[in-house]
Amino acid sequence: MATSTRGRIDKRQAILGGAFAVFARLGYAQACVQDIADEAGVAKPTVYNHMTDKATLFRHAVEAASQAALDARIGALAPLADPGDDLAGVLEDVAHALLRLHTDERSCALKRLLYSEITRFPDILGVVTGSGPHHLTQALADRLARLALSGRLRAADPDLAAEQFLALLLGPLEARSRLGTRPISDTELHDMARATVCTFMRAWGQKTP
Amino acid sequence: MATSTRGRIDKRQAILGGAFAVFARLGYAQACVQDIADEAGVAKPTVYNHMTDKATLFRHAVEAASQAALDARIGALAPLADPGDDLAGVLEDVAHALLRLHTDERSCALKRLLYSEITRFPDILGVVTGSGPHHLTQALADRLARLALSGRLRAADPDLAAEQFLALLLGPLEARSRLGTRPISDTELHDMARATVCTFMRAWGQKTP
DNA sequence: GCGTGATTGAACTCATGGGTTCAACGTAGT
DNA sequence: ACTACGTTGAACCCATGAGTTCAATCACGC
Repeated sequence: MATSTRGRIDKRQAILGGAFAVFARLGYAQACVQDIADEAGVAKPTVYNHMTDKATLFRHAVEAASQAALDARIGALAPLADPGDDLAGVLEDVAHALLRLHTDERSCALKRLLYSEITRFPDILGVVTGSGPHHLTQALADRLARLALSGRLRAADPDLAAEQFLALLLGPLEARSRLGTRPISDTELHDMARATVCTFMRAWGQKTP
Repeated sequence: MATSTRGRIDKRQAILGGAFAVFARLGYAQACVQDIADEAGVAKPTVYNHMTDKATLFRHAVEAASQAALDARIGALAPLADPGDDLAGVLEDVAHALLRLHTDERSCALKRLLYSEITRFPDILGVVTGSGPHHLTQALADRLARLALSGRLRAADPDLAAEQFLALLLGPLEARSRLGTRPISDTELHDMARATVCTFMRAWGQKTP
C-alpha cells in the first residue's frame, strides 16, 4: 500500500512538474494535455484521473511552482538576520541572490504565465501565496525593521524601505531582460545589485556621524 | 477617390482599434477574428482583406497601441524641461502623471499582452519602439542630465538616475495593482509619487549647502 | 496464483475557430 | 448606364484539441 500510494503521489508530482514545464514553454492555450502527459511520462487518461480539468491542472501547477519560488526568495534573505560589520556587503550579496532567483528560467516563465492568464484565472493570485512579491516584501521589511532598531538604518517605515529596495532591485530587470526573454550576465547582475545597494544606502542608511 | 481611399483607411483604423480591444479583453488565443470583426463593425472577410493573418493583425494592433502609450508617457515628461524653483514638486507631478498613464486600462492590457505573447512573437519588442520602457528611460535621462548640469541634481550617471527613478516609481505598481487587475485610487497614486520623489531626492538631490 | 485498482494506448465525439469561397450588394468615377 | 472595386453575410473546409470510452495490461497486497 505504501508503495502504491507512493506510486500515485509520484505520478501526481510528475504530472504537476510536466504541466508547469509545458505551460511555461507554450502558454496555457497552446499547451495541449497530450504534450503534458508526454512530458510527465504518463498517459492522457492518467492526467484526467488526477485532475478534473486542464484549468485545475494549470492552477495546481502554477501554485506549486510559485510556492517553490517564494520559498527560495525568502530563503535568500537569511543572511540579513545576522549581518556582520559590512551591512552594505551583505545587502549586496542578498540583492545578487534575489536577482539570480528572479532571472532564472522558471521564474521568468512563471511571471509570464501569471501576467497572461490573470484575466482567465482572476483567483490565481490568491492561490499563489499572497500575490507573489507581497510576502517577500513583508519578510524583507521584518529584516529591515530589526536593522533599524539596532541603528543600522533609518527607523522610519521599514515597509516602505522594503518596497523601495525591491523596486530598485527588480524594476530594471523588466527592461534589461526584455520581459525575461534575454539572459543577463552574472557580472551585469552584480553591477545591478551594487547600484541598488548604493542608492538604497544613500536614501535609507544611517547618517554617518 | 479621396473618399474611397478614406473609406479604406477608416476601415483599417476601425479594424486595428477593434483588434486591440478584443485582444486586450481576451488575450491572443481566445480572441477570435469574428469577435474582432464585430467589434470593428466590419465583416470577417474585410478583416482578411486588410490583414493577411491573425498574427499580423495582432502585431499591427499592438504596435499602434504601444506607440500611442509611449508618446503619452514621453509627453508627460515635458514639465521637467523647465522646472521652476520647486523641483521636487514638479518631479512629483510628473511622477503622478506617469503613474496614471501606467495604470490605465489600455496600458495594463498592453503589458499583459506583451508578457503573454512575447514567446509567440519574439520580435514584438522590436516592433514596439525600443522595448517599451527603454525609450522612456532615455528621455527621462536627458531631462535629468540637464538638471544635473544646472546643479539641481548629482551629476553622476543620469542614465542610472533615470532607471532608478522609474524603478522606484513603477516597481511597486505590480504588487499594488495585482498585475494590473486592481484599480488604484488617485490618492494612493499621489502617495506613491510622493514617496518616490522623496527617496529619489535623498539619493540623487544636490546636498543642501 | 488471484483479485483489485490504477495505468495505458488508441480510437472516438464534439466544439471551436482560422481561413476561404462566392454570389449579391453598394458606391464612386466615367 | 456601365465598370471596377471594396464590402457583406453565409456557408464551407479543415486542423486542432478537450475530454471520454474501453479493452488490455500492469503492480501490488493477500
